Formats: sequence, structure tokens, C-alpha cells
Amino acid sequence: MIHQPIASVIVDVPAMQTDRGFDYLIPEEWLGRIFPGMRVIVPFGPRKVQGFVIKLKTESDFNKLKKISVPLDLFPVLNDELLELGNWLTEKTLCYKVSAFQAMLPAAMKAKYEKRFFLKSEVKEISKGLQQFFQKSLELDWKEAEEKHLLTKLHQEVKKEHIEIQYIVKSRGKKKKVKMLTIKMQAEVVEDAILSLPKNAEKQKKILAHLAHFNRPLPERKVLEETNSTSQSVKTLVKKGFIEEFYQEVYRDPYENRTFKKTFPLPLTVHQQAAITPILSSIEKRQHETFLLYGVTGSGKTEIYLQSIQRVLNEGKEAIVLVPEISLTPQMVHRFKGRFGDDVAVLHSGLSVGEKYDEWRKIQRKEVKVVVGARSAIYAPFENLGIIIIDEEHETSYKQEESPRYHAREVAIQRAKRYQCPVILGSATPSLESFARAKKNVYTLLSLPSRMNNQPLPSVAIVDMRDELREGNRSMFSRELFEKLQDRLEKKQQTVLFLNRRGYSSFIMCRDCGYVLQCPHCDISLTYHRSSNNMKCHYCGFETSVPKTCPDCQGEHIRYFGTGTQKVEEELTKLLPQAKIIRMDVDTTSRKGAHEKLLKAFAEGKADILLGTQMIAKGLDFPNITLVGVLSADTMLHLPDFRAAEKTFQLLTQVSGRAGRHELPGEVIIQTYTPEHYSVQLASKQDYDAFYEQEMRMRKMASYPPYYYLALVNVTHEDLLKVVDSADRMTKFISSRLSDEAIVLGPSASPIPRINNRYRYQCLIKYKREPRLSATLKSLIEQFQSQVASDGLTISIDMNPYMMM
DNA sequence: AGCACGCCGACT
DNA sequence: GTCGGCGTGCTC
Repeated sequence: MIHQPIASVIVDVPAMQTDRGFDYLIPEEWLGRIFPGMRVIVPFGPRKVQGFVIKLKTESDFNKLKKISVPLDLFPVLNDELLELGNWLTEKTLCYKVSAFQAMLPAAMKAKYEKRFFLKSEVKEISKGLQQFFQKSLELDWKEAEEKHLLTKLHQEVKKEHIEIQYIVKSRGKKKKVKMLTIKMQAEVVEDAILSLPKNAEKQKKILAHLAHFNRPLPERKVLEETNSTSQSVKTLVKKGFIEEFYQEVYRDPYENRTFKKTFPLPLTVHQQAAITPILSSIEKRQHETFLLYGVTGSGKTEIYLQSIQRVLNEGKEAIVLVPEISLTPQMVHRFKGRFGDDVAVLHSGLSVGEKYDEWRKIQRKEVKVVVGARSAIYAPFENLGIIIIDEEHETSYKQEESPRYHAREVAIQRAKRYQCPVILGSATPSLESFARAKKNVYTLLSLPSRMNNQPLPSVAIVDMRDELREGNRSMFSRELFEKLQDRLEKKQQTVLFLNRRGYSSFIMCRDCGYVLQCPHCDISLTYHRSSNNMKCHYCGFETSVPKTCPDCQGEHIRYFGTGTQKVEEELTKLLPQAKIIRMDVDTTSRKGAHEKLLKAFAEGKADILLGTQMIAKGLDFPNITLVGVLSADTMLHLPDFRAAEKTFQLLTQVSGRAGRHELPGEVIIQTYTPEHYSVQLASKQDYDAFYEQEMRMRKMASYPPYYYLALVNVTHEDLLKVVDSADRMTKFISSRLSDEAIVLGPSASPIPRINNRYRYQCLIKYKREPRLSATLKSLIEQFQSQVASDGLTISIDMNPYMMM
């Protein structure tokens, strides 16, 4: 038993056995300066690791404690609320505590670890074979030593204490620093100083005069530019003691050099007014409430967001706005920056690690009041939250598909409860879960029944592609779509052509025997990539050339199937050589800013046709678009996913909404092989309510959400027999511990039964109320811990799966 | 996780 | 005899 200032630390070792606090002494020099929520470096066994202080205490059951090596923060990076939220995340998603904490912070704050050998004695004392590596420096990088097969010899020297192993914790993100120059003399003597310089030292004089003129510290880069000189002159002046250089932290501003046109609150329509009133009253009453703002595209949801936020800011509070992948909707950024200017921080995946870190620090220092960002922005370290808004609430990108497997919607509600503030979920096609909750009055439903200005919805036609084929049209364009395409070209109006996500990849098949080229490591067909002219596996990265003959029957009739955007583009160019086309897919938008550039070009009318995948479904709002074509509506309908129909409906509805948003009326053509499917039919009528009813019946019949909750246990192993055996024992373990109402399915092979040479099995649990589920799954992990540690078994649990693959 | 410790087989 | 394989257990 020890009685001293002690910190309980969660170490950065994501493993079952280390998922708890470890006690460390607080060194005297840091007494009173270490608090919960700070990051520290601590010795852990022979190495050093990063950790999070979660508690301070004065006694420990342990009688020999090590000391904290060094704190990494001056102020906590996780406040009490976020620490508590981390514990909640851990419980909810069954993840490690350290993973939960790391998920709440920018990647730049995660540690990197390095190991190296360090020579402690004279070079001549170590073995001959090693001496050459320590001639120049006392250090040798571990990786280098490993590559040169020196580890054994080095370890011998470590034993003899000639060499030691150093464990280094590095931080990834650096605060960006800029070199500043400042003059080091009184204004009166500058004149003399300049005169005292050698005659030919023109540049030095210029620099000195420049600095004296502004009489404040200036960035070196600017000074050199203005005076057209080099850093050599600066160095000399520093040496002479005339000026001084120092480093100042600056923020990288991804929106630097861009101006946002100031916008002002618009008058609200009657419907908008009716929708915003309960939100404002929730803000005023300081009472948590979750609103589902249900309104078609163009019904004015954003203005409601903006005015609600304004009210929150007036109360001195802060706001978080989540949007799905914001880099894809620059228009959204403009609207928020336009209204709230420099009070807005933006967090999205297009930013570099450093840029994200800077935006995060602006939030932490209370330099901004509004955060607009993708999923992880839900953890913005505000301390006086007044509202959380989730736009396009149904988007599946709000669910994180790696540990911690959380849904931003759940996190939002959890935080809002703590701050007693409202959450707004906005969508034209709400997720069934949310709409069902709204119907049960768990959420408050707010409807915006019509488009602003009462624009009519576009007319939608469904084309049965089987008929086209029957009548000899083997092209990917139906006759109707092609005619309309020509018509728009003549009228100089714009068209958007949309290709479904999965349809973008293409595979090859032998026409003689039907053989499809598979990945040798994963049970999935390979995808043809035209740019590199080879076959790639999307799961493990395997690449191979395109076979000339069928590997199975040696036949020569190899055919490319599936339609990629590139292929569509080629065919379009052939059929309509006069049309100017902009193609948007992963290939053309991977470069930073490319997305925005392409959209801008289209907006300016530099092309007739915009051809793209998923990514063009959102944020397009151009007056001249009068035709939208969906080339193949049902590609995602056949995925092994109970949400397939819902996703299809959402996507088709959203895409249809792109047409005719201004004066010109819009037309939509949906090409499909399953025209009778309700998700296609009802999307063409933009009838969400009917779709909801129909899909709810399907979910009820199959016992899926929202009627049941799901938990998915995934097991993988190199050895097929071992996975099957383990998955079987796990399934039995689980079902024996749950109530009779729970449905435990499996074990069954995953929809992709093998990835990277590992076989995959799963067990799906459907339940309504299982207080013991969490504890059961925890003990399941404990039970199989030995196999995980020694035998290479992996177990992953998703408490609310969106991807069943 | 990562590392040390320890216990067995096959080499200079 | 010793090197090095990997099963076991610990890290404040």
C-alpha cells in the first residue's frame, strides 16, 4: 500500500488484459499539474507507451509504482464529459477504453512508437561485426538492424550492457511553426545601425529597414519576399545581434485565401416556421429532445439548421453539425461559413492530419462556435453545447465500421442528454429506425411537406431493360434515355447520369464455361481496372494481369461484364461525339480539390453531361439540369444486406431530386431489370410513406430492425476447421445464456467467406430486450481469449451492424 | 500488443 | 554444450 500522489492511467495497448487503469506516481516536478484527461508517457514493462490519465488518487494497492515519464499536455485533451463519454462508448460498443479515447481525438494525437539500439560504451568493446554500424552514430534503428540480421548479436551486447534498447514515443502531429523575425533595438538607433553595416550589404540594410518600418514581428518568408533577399542575410543580421528570430505557432487554414459571401437569415415559410418553433423552444427550455426533420430535398431544411444555430449562439452556446463526407458538399461549407464566418471550424476526411489537428485546437481553445464535419466531428471538445444537427440522417457513413463501432446518431443523443440540448436529425428519406422512433414519439417528428416555391416534383419514368434487350437493344442506354439525351443536347440543357456504386466495378467471365476470375486469397471476384489494365482484389489488394484465355477451360471468349463509368464514357463519346462529358468517380476525384473543380466546371456549363457514381447524388443544385438518368437502379438491390431495399429507395429518391430544382421542369429516367420491385416503384413516385409501410412489413416478417436489435459476432482464422469449430462453440455459448426471445442465427459463413486467406464465420443475434447480452459477449471474449492470443483467432463484435459482410 | 522467461529439439 | 523455436504470463 502506497500513500502518495498517484495517477491511474489507461495505456495505449489495445488488449483485453490491459484494458484497465495502471497506477503511476506523479513526479514531484509535475505535482498539481497532472489532471484526468491528459496524455502522458509512462514506462510499461521494458518499453514506454502513451496513456490517458483517468483518475487521480493518493493510495494504491500496489507497493512498487513506477513514475510517469512525462506529461504530453498542459491541459486535459479530454474533459470530464468526454472521459465519461469514452466509458459509455466502451460499454456500448464493447471496445477497449484506449480505442474509445483515441476515437475522440484527432489522429495527430495518437502516438507512434520506435525502437533503436544505443551504444553506451566504446565502439571497440563491442563485437567486430557490429562496430561498423556504430562508427558514425551511437544509434542504430531497429528496422535496419532487423533487415541486416544483426538482432542476435545486438542482443548479446545488450546483455553485456554495452548497448541498450531505447523505446521512443513520437507524436504524429506537429504544431505548425513559422519562423518570425523581430528587430532588437530602439527605433532611434536603427538609422545608425543601418549606416554601420558594410557598404555592399544592401540586402541586410533593406531587411533592417523593412522590419523597422513595420516595427512588429514579421514572418521570415514574407520579409524575404518583400525585400527580395535570402535567408543568408538574415542569418548575418542575427549573428550581429541586430535582429532576433523565433518560432510562432500558426494554424494551417484549409480555407485560406477563400472568401465566403456573407448571407443573412431568410424569411421562413409557414411550414418552416412551424418546424422551427419546437426546436427553439427546446433550446430555450434547456431540455433535451430529438427531432426528426423530415422534408424533401429543396424544402428548406438548411435554413432551419442555420436559424436554430443562430439562436444557440445568441445564448452563448456551441453547435455541432454533421454532414456525410463534407468534402463532397462544398456548397454546405459555403452556407455555414457564409452565415457564421470565422466562427466555423470544418472537419472532414479531405484534410491532412495536421489540418485536422489545427481545426480541433481551434475548437478546444474556444476560438470557434460551430463545427461542421463528418462522423468524428461528433466528438468536438465543446463544453457548452447548445445543439447537434445531423443532416442526411439516414446515411450509413455515420456508422464507423472499425472499433469502436459506433453510430454518430447514438453518440449525438448521448451528448445532447448531458447538455440538455436538442438534436435535429434531417432527411428526405429517414432511416426506418428513426422514422419508427418518431412514430412512437421517442423522437419528435417535424415535417416540411413541400418544396420551396412549390416547384413540382420531376416526372419519373421507369424503363424495363429486359424489354430493351428483347427488342434487340444491347446498349446500356434505353431508347427513351438516348432520345432524351439527344434532346437535351440540342436544347443546351444539362444531364446527370448516375451509375450505382457496385456497378462501377466490373469483372470478367469466360463465355464458354462461365468461369469468373477469383482472388486466390479471398472468395471474391477480381475487378477489372482499365487505367492499369489489370485485375485487382478490392479486399486484399492482390493484382494480376488480364488472362488471354480462360484459366479453367482455355477458351478464348473472355468477356467484360459490369459497367464502369469509364466504359459508359467511352460509349457516350461514340454515340454522341459532340457531347462534352465530365466524369466523376474515385479515379477523377482522388486529387485534393478535384471534386470541387469538376462540379464548378459543370455549374459553369462547361459540359453537357455529368457522369458519376454515388458521390454525385448529393449537393448538386444547378438550374440547368433537366434530365437525370439512372443507368441501373437495381445493382445494390441484390447485395446480401437487409437494408438493400432501403438503400435503393434512398438513393433513387435522392438522385431524382437532382432534376428540375429551378424554373425548368425536370425529368428522371430509371433503368432497371426489376421494375416491379417496390423500392424502385415507390422511389419513382417519391412516396416515402408508402415505402416505409411496405418495408416495415418486410422487416417485421424477417425480424429485423426496427423490430429487433442486432449484434453480429465475426470470427476469422486461417484454418477453416478451426473457425467453424470456434464459431459453433461461440454460438452455443451465446444461445445458452440468452432468453428464449432472442434469435441466435448461425454459425454461418460470412457473405465473403474468405479475405486475405482467412476464413470468416459469423453469428447473428436478433433481440428485443436482453439485459445479459453485454455481459455474455464480454465473457465470450474472455472465454476465447487464450485462442485469440496464441492461436491467431480473431473475434470482432458489432453491436449495431450496418455491413453484414 | 509486445516482451521476457522458460522449456525442448538440432546444430557448431 | 548452446542456439533458437514458440507456448505462457505479465505489464502499475
